Amino acid sequence: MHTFVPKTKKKMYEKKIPLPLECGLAMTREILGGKWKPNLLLAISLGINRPSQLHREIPQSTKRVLNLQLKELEEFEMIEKKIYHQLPPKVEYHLTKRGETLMHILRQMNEWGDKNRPFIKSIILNRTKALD
Amino acid sequence: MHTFVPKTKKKMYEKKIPLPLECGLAMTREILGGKWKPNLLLAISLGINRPSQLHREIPQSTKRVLNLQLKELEEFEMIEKKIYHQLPPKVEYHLTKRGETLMHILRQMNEWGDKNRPFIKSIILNRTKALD
DNA sequence: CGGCATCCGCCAAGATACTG
DNA sequence: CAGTATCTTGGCGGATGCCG
Repeated sequence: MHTFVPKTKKKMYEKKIPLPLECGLAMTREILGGKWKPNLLLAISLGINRPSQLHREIPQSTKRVLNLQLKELEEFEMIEKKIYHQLPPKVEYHLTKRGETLMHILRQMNEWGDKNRPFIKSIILNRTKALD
Repeated sequence: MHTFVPKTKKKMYEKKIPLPLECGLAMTREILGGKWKPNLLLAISLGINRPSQLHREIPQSTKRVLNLQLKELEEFEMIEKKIYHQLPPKVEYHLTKRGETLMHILRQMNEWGDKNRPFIKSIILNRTKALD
């Protein structure tokens, strides 16, 4: 009797591939994974196109770093660089088609941050306050 | 003569606040700004709740780092930690209401990365190939 | 299984100054 | 105005091992 005791059944199929979790996110991180890249993209999309303007917009950073990150965004063809050969030099950045596909994500990140700012700030404040 | 030479007019209104650019994005970066946080959130939302599972899911990282980032996500109340006091110990993470509000952003980041992977990879490959 | 302590290397990002 | 060169740093994340 009970000749057919089903051994503690394992799940029929072990997921081989740990889910394509990393993939997509890793790719996106490759593009947006610079401290100021999201800000740069958002600013450019708002018509702030020139390096000096961008630096004024993000004074917390430096020309150098902004340049680096702009160059990377350009390398991945998220933005295009237009150089006016004149004196003084003039440069403009513009979103590419591909870069525009990022905008709704960036806008949502921005909105989310705005909505949650009070909450997040309160946590940060309490954290430092605890160090008294 | 020329008594009324209007001095080089400045723009009527200088933007005092460099646009609330940083704000929203900076807040969001405060939350998602860890190498594995997006992956962790996404995984948890998919029902991968236990530390060991999560580590299996993201074997590129280490227990330590994952723990750190989980702790931060918990601190900001994006996830909740449920501890079962038993032996061997058991722990489960779950998204909070607030954490769930991040999911559509994360899913979009994931999708975007998937869609653009071929393109991005090709650029990365050509880059390293250029070093021959 | 889950968590923490220790040690360490690296690199992104800041500071500064100079050129065209 | 735009861009680059040089130097420095902080801290994040990786590697390992021990403990309850």
